[in-house]
Amino acid sequence: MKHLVARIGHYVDIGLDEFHGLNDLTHRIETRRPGEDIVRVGEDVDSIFVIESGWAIRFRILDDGRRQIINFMLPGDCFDMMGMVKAKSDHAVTAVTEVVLRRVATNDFLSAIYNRPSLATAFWWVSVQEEAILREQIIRIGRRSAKERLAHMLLELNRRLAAVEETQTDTIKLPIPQALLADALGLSIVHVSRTLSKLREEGYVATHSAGIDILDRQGMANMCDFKSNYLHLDKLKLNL
Amino acid sequence: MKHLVARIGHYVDIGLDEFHGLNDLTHRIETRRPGEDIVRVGEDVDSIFVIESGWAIRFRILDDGRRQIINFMLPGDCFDMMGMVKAKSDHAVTAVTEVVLRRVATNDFLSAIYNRPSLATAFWWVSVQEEAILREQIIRIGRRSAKERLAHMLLELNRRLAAVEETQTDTIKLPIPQALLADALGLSIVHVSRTLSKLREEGYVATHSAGIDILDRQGMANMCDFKSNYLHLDKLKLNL
DNA sequence: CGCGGGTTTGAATGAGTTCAATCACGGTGG
DNA sequence: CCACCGTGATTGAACTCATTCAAACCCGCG
Repeated sequence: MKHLVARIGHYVDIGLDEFHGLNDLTHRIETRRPGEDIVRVGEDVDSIFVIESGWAIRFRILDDGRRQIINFMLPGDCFDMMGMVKAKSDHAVTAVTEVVLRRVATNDFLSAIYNRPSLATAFWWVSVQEEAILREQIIRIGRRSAKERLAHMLLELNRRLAAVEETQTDTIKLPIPQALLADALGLSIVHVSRTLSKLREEGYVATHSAGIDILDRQGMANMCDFKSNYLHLDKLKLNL
Repeated sequence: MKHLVARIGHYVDIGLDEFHGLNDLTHRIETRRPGEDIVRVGEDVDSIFVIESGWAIRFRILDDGRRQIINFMLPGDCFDMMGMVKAKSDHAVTAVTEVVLRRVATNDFLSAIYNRPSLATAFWWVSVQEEAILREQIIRIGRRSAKERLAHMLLELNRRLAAVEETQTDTIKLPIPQALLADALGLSIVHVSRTLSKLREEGYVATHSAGIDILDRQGMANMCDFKSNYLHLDKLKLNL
């Protein structure tokens, strides 16, 4: 809960009333181990999910095994708010780490935001941001070099995590295997490794078993033309 | 209007009442010549647009001139429904052909759908489809070869046009310069030309000054793994 | 110790780019 | 009517970035 509240707290002044409205929603808390499915291809979507903790990916696998990750889902992220109409999912969602998620029936969710304009606005913002992230992903893999792609992606994850984490350190650990970065960026694992080495040599990042540390955020953002404004993180701060 | 109605008619049974609700919306009809801007980067978004006729592109230009087209906007398409909150656009929209568009103030739009559940549902579907198109674009440029990309894109445009055009011919003209395809697919113009030649040699398409004809839709869909279900065109038909 | 998953490195290959020249074509003006 | 342009499409050759295949490596864990 706290991550979601921190998240939408960026967008609107959320009051106690709205907060309880969210909290009282009938929901189920579920957990998934790394690699377990959350939404399968072809499954009906009749609930929305909120990631309470952990990481998940939304992806599609082509016939011959090629996999493309559409986006990463971090604590505080909600999905599939768009699938609120009877439809079957055309892609899968899978846990990367251990994931705790809150499942709310679509109907309950709708009635919860019905008379709470500020909540509705907040979730609208969440959708706007989600779509902006997809657009940015298109630009990234369509027109950027491998080095730019990787740097840009790392910075996006960094900023998104910073928005929900209380710790505002400049170097944030990203516990993510290179295979995931490869499938997200449309690159081969080998080339991600090489490119990451380059970023390391140039002093932008450091790697270790726990993940990737960003050492020179500003320089890297400059190098890969990362502008965080598409994430719309510049809104009001939470005041509970 | 008719294209939009045909479009959302795919999703819900739209009645006369809803139809008039749409039609009576206070709006401005504007036109743009080829190459003229519709939405500029950094502009406030306080209206939604409906393409009445013509084609437009949504894109971003990087510092050094690289351009990535995010998606194509065809007759019946609506945007920026997501930008309904005070925000500045982080990308531009430009007319490709002569474009006629209907501009509706965000507030008017919201109140128009407020008491018309079927309309609200229809526009929800439009958003769902829009997001699905973005996801498909990510998969396309992330993990498909140039030949697959091109074929897949042509088929998507073909299907989307067929959904709003009355003519249900199997071979549809696509009046689109190769430079646009290149920037949409993340390829160079030269390589689009070569790849298109290949599609031509293999009998999938024919080209001439008026555009591109798709000759073997089924074979091409098979070759590039195109499944049209993400477009959600399999809904109810219009009954006015 | 030995196994296994993820990472790194090297060498060969390949897909797509870049540069530059040519072509096709419709429009314009003499 | 024809010469001239300009834009978009095509072709060739050299080049580059990224992939593939294969081997080595690292490290945590049973």
